[in-house]
Amino acid sequence: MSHTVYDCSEGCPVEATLALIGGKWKGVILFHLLSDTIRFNELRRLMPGVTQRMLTKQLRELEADQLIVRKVYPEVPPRVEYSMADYGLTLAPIITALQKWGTEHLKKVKQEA
Amino acid sequence: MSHTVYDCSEGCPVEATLALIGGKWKGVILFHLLSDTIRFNELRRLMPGVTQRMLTKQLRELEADQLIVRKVYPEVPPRVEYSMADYGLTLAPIITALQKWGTEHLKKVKQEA
DNA sequence: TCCTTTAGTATACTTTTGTATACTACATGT
DNA sequence: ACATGTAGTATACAAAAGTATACTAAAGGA
Repeated sequence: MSHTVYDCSEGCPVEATLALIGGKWKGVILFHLLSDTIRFNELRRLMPGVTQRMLTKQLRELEADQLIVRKVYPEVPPRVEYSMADYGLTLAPIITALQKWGTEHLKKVKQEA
Repeated sequence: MSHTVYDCSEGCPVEATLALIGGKWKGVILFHLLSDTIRFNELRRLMPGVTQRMLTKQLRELEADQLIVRKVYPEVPPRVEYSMADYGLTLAPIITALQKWGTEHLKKVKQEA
């Protein structure tokens, strides 16, 4: 029973990580923020599929998990910039691995279609 | 605008990957199958949090995506073994990266508590 | 003066995800 | 004779995720 070397019953690491980045949009948000600081509506334009409400929600959750930083400028019209937090940067290898695999996968899917 | 180097609007790779492994249990299933072929009820015991119905559902989805293989033995009592498909094995770097990060993360969380 | 833009919030709704419970067939063990 | 284990399915329900629409304030431009 070599697979019992790791017991997932209490606090599974894989599950823990996916709980933070496994949402439908979180990975994509992090991916974009890895390359730049981005304003709220800029992100919306980069991710046309997500609604404003969901984007807000996901961003707040990422902020609560200390993966990103939300900086509000007291201006009118309002300006809010999102960027990676130090802790979020440690996810970089995972995000780029997801992107790399996904790129190949999409290529494969397109071929089959 | 350095972040526009990659446009996520049509077929985002990060999103595509998370669509396959981003479920609450899929990552954990794949993680276990990486180390061994596992029977259905063995998996249940390894993942006490998941219900039978959900486990079945997730396994069927992973199978449909060609990431795992489901082998039924015509015996009584029934025997069904799950193992990684070749395509699923290409996810190995991602799964281990998730596990590695999650381990550190859980350590951090425990410290803070 | 009106339209646009910003970064949201509020409300109501649908869909997906997940839970709980009960049920199956047949072989084996007690 | 009766309980146990296998790999599920069926049904009903609760919770989470996601959608659509309308609304806000105050600055700047036409």
